[in-house]
Amino acid sequence: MYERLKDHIEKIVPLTDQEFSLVLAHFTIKEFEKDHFIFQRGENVKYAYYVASGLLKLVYTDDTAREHIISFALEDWWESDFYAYFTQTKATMSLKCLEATTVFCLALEDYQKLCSGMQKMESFFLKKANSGFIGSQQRILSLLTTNVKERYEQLLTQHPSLFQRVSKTQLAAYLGVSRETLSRLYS
Amino acid sequence: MYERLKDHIEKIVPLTDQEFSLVLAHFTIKEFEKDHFIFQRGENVKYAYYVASGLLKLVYTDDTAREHIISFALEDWWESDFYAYFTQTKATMSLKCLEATTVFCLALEDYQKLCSGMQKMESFFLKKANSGFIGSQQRILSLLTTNVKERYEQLLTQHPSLFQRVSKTQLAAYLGVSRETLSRLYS
DNA sequence: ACATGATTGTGACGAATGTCACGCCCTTAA
DNA sequence: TTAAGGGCGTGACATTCGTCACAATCATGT
Repeated sequence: MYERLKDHIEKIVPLTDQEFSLVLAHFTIKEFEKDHFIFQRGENVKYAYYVASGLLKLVYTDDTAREHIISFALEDWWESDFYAYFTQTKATMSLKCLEATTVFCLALEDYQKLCSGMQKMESFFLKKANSGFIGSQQRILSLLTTNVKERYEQLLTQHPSLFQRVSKTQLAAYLGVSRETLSRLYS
Repeated sequence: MYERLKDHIEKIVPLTDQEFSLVLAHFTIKEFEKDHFIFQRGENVKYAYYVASGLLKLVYTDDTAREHIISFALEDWWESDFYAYFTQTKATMSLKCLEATTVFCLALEDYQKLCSGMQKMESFFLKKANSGFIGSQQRILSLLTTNVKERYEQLLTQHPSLFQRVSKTQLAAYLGVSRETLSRLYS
């Protein structure tokens, strides 16, 4: 479990065992059952989460009770309502377990200590933030330029494991289309 | 001109004059005329750009020659095809001037030197990257949850100056709708 | 074995949007 | 002054998509 986080960080910056121990001391580990909300809209967002095992969805529920999935968080993903996290305001989105999930939790204060105290970790988070930004921008491009069928194919190519793990209703909520329309595309 | 960049950075990290001189040495300044391409799809992306004055659009042209605007870059924005920039690959998008524009150019090598040599600047870029990520995610949410009219109103609230500076055709290409549909919403 | 609920497919219909076409107005340059 | 092009509105029509309704299948737990 610890090894997974270490390997993950070391894909970007090398760490001695001693350095990793120091890093690890900033995290707490938590486990959640399937369907459990890690946080919900309106609550404070105390942590950013690294997914060690399991699967989460970051979801926004609109005023007609329809769910929109901003992202799925598979193993090795970092997830939170980052706006609420960094600005210490109430969540506008909810984070929910699609499977039983184990996460490493990083409080904002500990994130800041890590960044200021260990340049390697600030560098790590910078690369992660840039990747996240680029990924989001590509999703925007995908939403602007492609129809539902193409987006479905893209997702299938990029994250084939999702299709064994989540329902088509969830995929539709991620792709930005009703479940009926998605169903009709593949029948 | 230099002051603008200094003020911009100092909104996040304080800098002595000496430190700022060092930072500035990593940039080159360039000016472009209206309608000029700073780079086009297929070219190498040598720089990230800070907009000191003027207005840019980051644009993707699909296989039916239709333009999709990923973002507008107003004064104080950082813009590039960041995927191509960081991975040193060819641009998939183009960066074009909607007005005569002055930019500060930062080559990747200089970006890396700034980050490793001055923790303040790495910290600055980390905050910028997080803001960019959060902003992109909110745009995704907007594309998933709202209709064209609501997105138009949001943009009007967030960036009213755009409406004096770009044509409605450009706004439509940003909002993800045909110019005819946008026109019909406001007539 | 049974009841329950989640998931998925599908028919019918209306609303939203894209596409093509045309014309008007304004700016710009010859 | 005149011609050319860009920006914008709008009519006609086709397509896509959402919504509501209902039924079939499957997994789950008692």
